[in-house]
Amino acid sequence: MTTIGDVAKAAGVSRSTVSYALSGKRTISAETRRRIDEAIAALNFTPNAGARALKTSQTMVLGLLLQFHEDEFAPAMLQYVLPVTDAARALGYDILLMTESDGAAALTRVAQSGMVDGLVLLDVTHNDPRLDALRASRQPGVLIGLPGDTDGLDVFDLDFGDAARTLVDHLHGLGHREICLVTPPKHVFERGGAYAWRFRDAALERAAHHGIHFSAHYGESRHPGIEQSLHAILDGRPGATALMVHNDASVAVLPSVLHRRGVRVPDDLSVVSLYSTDFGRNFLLPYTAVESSPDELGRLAVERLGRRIQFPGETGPPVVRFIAAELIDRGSTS
Amino acid sequence: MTTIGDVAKAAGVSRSTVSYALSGKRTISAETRRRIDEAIAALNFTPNAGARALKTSQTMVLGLLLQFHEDEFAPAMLQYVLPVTDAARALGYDILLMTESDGAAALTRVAQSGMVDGLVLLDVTHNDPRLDALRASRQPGVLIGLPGDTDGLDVFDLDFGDAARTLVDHLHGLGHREICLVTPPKHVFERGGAYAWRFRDAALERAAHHGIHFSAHYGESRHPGIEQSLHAILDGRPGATALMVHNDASVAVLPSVLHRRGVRVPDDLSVVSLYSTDFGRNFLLPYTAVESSPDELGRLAVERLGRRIQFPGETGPPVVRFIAAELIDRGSTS
DNA sequence: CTGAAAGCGCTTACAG
DNA sequence: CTGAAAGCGCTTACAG
Repeated sequence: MTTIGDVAKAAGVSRSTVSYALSGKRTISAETRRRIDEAIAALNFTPNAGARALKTSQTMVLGLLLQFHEDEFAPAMLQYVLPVTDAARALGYDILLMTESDGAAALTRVAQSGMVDGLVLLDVTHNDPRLDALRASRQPGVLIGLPGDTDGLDVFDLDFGDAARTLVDHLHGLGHREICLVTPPKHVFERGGAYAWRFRDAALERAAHHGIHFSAHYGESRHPGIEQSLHAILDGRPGATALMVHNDASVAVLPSVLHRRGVRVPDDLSVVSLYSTDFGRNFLLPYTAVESSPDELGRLAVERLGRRIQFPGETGPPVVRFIAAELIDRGSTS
Repeated sequence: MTTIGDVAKAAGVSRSTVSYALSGKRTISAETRRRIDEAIAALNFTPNAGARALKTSQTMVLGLLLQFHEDEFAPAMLQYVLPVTDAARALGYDILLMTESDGAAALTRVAQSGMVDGLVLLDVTHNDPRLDALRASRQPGVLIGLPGDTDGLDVFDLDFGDAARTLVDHLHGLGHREICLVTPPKHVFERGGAYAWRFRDAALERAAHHGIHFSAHYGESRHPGIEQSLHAILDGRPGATALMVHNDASVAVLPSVLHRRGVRVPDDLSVVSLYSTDFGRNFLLPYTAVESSPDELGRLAVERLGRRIQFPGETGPPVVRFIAAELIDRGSTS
C-alpha cells in the first residue's frame, strides 16, 4: 500500500506538505506542487479513508436504513434508494446500506462504531422503533416518512392529505358522486404505516364535505389476494363511477383486473392513483395520479442531512417538510 | 465519544487488557473481566471502526456495485441486493452500495482508499469495464454474471444454456413442434449482456437438434414497446404452440397481453419462462419457469468472497460456478 | 512557503 | 495473567 509518506519521500518534501497539497489548505509553491503531483501520479496514491476518518472524525459515509416487510411490495422501495445514493455522491458521501430486520440495532451498531456521519431512514412508521436509537446517536439523521413523534427530527414526506384531497376534488369536479378507495392492506395500518390513514382519512373527510358517497376498502399486497380483493371491491360497489387506488400492488395489477372484467377506462370507470412516474412506467400504468416524488424526497432529505453534518449549529431547528401533491393527468378520468 | 482508554481507566486496567478482553485473544481473570464488562456497559462503549480498520487493515465492509441501465427493468435488480446484504451480515460484513454510472471509477475510488475488504459486482456484461479496475485492485472480488474473460476472477451465474435446454426439452417432450422465444431487448445483446445470447443460442441449437421450428425475437423493456412487440411476435407466428419468454419486462406484462388477445394458457398456448420465485410473486406470474436463483447466487458469491478475504492463500484458483437450471412446473404447459 | 511533532483510537508484539 | 510501548496513515496546530 502506498502512503502519504511514500509520496513525500518521492517528492522530497514532508508528509505535511503533501497533505496540504491534497487539501489545498495552504499555499504551495508551483515547483513543490509539481513534484508532489508527479509523485502522486507515479505511485498511484489515494489517501487511506480510515486514517483520514480517524483523524478528522468524518467518514464521508451515510447510513441508509431500509425495512423489508414480509407483506410489502418490494419494487416500490428501490425508487428511493437511487435518488438517495445519487444525492449523497453529489455531496461526496458514500452509502452504507442496512437491511437488517432489527433496524434499531443496526442503526446503533453503525452509529456507535462511528462508521457513518449521518443516517437516512426509509419507510418510517408511526411508532418506529428506530427513532429512539436515532435520537440517542450522536450522528444526525433524516426520515423519509412521517412518524407519530417528530420531536428533534428532520422529516420529509409527501403530503398525503393534500394528495387525497387533490384527487377527490379532481373527481368531484368531473361530476363523480360515488367513489371507491382501495387503501394499503390492513396490516400496513396495524403496524403504523401513517401514510395509509393520512391519505384515507383526508379522502373521507373531503368526500363528506362534497357530499360524495365514498367507501374505503383494504387492498392486499400478496398473490393471489390482490386481484381477489379488487374484484370483491368492484363487485360490492356497482354504482361507483370512480376508483381511487392507494396501493402499489393493487394498482400494478389493476389493468389486467379491469380487462378481465371488461371495464374500459375512463368510459366505464374513472381511475386515479398515487405513484411515481418511474413506478408507473415499469408497470405500464396509464392512470391519472398524484406523483409520489421519490426523487425529490430523497434529494431533499440528503441535502438537509449534509447541512446538518457540515454546519451543526447553523442548520436551525428540525423541519417537517411535506411535498405538495402534483396531479399528473393521464386521461383516465371523465 | 468514549474510547478504550475511558473503559480502561474506569476498570482500573490498561488499554491493552481491555482490547484483549474484547477480542478474546488472551485469557483474562474473572475479576478483571467483570470490571471491564461493567465499565463497558456503564460507558456504553463500542470500539471505533475506523481506528480498528486502520490498525488491522480490515474494514469489515464489502462494496456492492450495481449498474442501472436506462433500458433496464429496475425491479429485477433488487432481488440480488437483499441476499448479498444478508449473506454479508452473516459473515460480519456491512455493505457499501455504489450505483454510479461509471462503475470502474467507483470501484477504484473505494478500493484504493481502502474503504472495503472486497467487492461484489452485479449485472456483469461480456466486456465489463469494471473488470480491469477489479483486477488492478488489491481487494478480491466476485462477479454475479459471466464476463467474456474470467481470468483471475471468481464468477457465479445461472447456467443459462442449461436453462434454455431444459425448457426446450420440456416443451419438446410435450409434443410442441413450433416455438417462439422472446429474448431480452436488442440493446442488451449490443452492450454485452451475455446471458441473453447464451440462453438464445442454446435454445436455438437444442431446438434444431429436436427438429423443432424455432424463432427468436427481440422483446422490449420500455413502455409502450413491451406490449407492442409481444403482439407483433404472436401475430407473426400464428402456428406456434409454445412461447418461451426470457425477458423480465415482457413476462411481467404477458398475462395482460394474452388476456387482451383472448389466449388461454395452456389450452391455446403453452408458456415457459425464466425468473425468480420472488419476481413471479410480485408480478403474479403463473408460468412454468426455470428458477433464476438470486438468493443462492448472492449467498454463494458472498461466501466465496469472505473466504478469499480471510484465507487469501488457501482459497485455491478462481472458480467459475454455474447454478444448474431447476424447472418449476406451474402448469402453464400442455 | 515548509517541516517536525503530536495525536486520532485502536491492536499486538514484547516483556515480565 | 497483565502492562508499557510502538505503530497503522493520516491532519493540523505550532514554529520558523
